[in-house]
Amino acid sequence: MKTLIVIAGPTASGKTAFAIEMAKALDTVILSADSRQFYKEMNIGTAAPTEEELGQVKHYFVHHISIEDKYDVADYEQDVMQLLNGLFKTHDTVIITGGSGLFIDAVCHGIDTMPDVWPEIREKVQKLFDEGGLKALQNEVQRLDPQYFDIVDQQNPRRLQRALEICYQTGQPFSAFRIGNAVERDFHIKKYALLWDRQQLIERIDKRVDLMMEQGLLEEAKALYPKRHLNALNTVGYKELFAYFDGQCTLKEAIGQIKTHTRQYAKRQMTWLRKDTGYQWVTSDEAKKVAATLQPSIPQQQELH
RNA sequence: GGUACCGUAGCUCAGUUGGUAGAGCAGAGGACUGAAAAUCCUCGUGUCACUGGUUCGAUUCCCGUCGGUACCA
Repeated sequence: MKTLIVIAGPTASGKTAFAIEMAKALDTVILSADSRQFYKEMNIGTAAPTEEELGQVKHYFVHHISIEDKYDVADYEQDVMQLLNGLFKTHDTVIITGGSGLFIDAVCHGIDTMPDVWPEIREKVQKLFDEGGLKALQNEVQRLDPQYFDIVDQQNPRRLQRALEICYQTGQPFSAFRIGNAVERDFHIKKYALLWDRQQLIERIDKRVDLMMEQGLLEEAKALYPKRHLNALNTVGYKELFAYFDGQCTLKEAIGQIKTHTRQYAKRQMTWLRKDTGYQWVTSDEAKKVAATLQPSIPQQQELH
């Protein structure tokens, strides 16, 4: 049976390096599960694999779309499953790595299929929130989908808005589509998560942010500044620099904010990962040992001449 | 040296007409099925700078000390 190896971990934990090492040992490819490395316009700030790294191992889902594109977990899940279908014909194992928990889960367990939401519907729901606030959203969800209202995070406008979009789009309650049955994949899934001492991870994060600045994050952000309202740019490392460009803080403060927000992001990732007991947590040393014991996934594909 | 203002949670500050205090940020924990590096929830006892006085009672009023800031010399 084929195997999908998941390499997860908080930001700055060394996923990219571990994945590449493992991919080389297995003679296979890497799929990114990083919702920001998807975008071709975002490079330095997302710590996307370097040209050199991309040259060492074939990567998918890195820089494959534009910040202008509409792309969500469902699109991603579909794209990954289709790709995997082809890859498993020539590879016994494939590696997927990234920090976006929701995206990894969608690949591992599937995600309910739901109709697309027209832009007009989204605008309508946004307008309801802008004008009526949280309360208006709550009232509507309670009216149109009381079942979901009972279990949803009622303080979170995003959750309520999403439910309403589906209700308005389909005329049916969101719950009717939100089944939540885990799909059984026809391949094995082996999950690793990179473990770090908290303080060490913070140091790695701080160092990496400084490195990003040396590599030209400021210029990258400046180039993207005109498009700052795109959702893809509502991202740590960019939004703080946009605030600096807007004169809301000094550059030094912006950099401090990037570090803080990256730490907070790492914390949220840990929360997400901890609740999934399927992960084997490994330190970087253990990760190296794991990679060293692996056998190539394409044993007999020598030169045919 | 003089005058004024300030000294309260890790940081920035609010407040108590005298009954020992609260926000934002940071931090910790958590949630999360189509915006997810997003979005959201929970958690705040700290010699209220120090000393003395007035008072039943002072962080709050008064004297002084120390530290800071501003202005005047």
